[in-house]
Amino acid sequence: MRIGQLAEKTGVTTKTIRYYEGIGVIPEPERMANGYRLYDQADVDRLQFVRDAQTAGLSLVEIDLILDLRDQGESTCEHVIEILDSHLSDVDRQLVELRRTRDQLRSITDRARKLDPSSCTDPNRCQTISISN
Amino acid sequence: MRIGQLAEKTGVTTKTIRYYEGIGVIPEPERMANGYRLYDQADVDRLQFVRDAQTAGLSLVEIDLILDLRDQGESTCEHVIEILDSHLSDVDRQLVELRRTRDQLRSITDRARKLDPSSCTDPNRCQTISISN
DNA sequence: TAAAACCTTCCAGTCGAGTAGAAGGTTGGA
DNA sequence: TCCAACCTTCTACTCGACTGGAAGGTTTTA
Repeated sequence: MRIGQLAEKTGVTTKTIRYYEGIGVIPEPERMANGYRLYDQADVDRLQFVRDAQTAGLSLVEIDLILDLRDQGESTCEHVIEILDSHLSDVDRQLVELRRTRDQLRSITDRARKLDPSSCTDPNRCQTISISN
Repeated sequence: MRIGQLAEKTGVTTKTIRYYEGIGVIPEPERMANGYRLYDQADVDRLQFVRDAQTAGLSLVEIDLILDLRDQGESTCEHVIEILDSHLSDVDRQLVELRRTRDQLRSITDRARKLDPSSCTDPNRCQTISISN
């Protein structure tokens, strides 16, 4: 199939497909006599994996790593699990931080709400802000 | 004080301070006779607020908005609360998504671990990967 | 036969939050 | 007097994941 069909099947734009090829996430495809890119089902699968992995939060670099390992075929599973594990701890760390941020923000906002609005008269001192320092 | 001192007091590099000035997050400071930037305690406070607000996850644009409102002095608290509230719901949304991502990733990894490693022999089919499609 | 709908390559721009470096001016101390 | 350590402005680059557009070739449809 041509790039447009691949795009339609996977929901990835043709621009993005060429971009992925450029950074090596998908391999250079065969070409038809006229120079058009030629794809098959394997490319659909690969592209779909890329999208799934992205949804799971992997970066294109990480995805590339996994796909390269698969292409090499050697003891892939171990490495893939390693990459997934390492990404999982990243995400867990992010989650902890985001929760802390949320709580901080919530307490700032709550305190701000409890302030007497009429005390908001001094142009040089917004209490909502000074509280947060 | 000069920019170097301000940088030291706040832990923000001189480059970043000038950058903040460029995008309007901190106002253009007075200049000394030789053209050097001249700062005072208010600038330290403002810069510290910027960093605190960043830690709470606000973007520089949001921070700029809050500081502009403070500079205008009019009914600031209301608006600040609005901005904080809106940011809080953003963060909550992010949190939900990240949790979903984490769970997805965890189930992929768990299933991958349960696969028989010896079945990882076919170069063209890594089960960890096919499972995730 | 002509227009529309594909395809090609290449170059440039977007977002946010800085960072790097060049080329020059100023100040303080040995 | 000279050097190091400051300061100035300016331009350009970084990261990640695209997106937009120009200029041209090809194929399909009316």
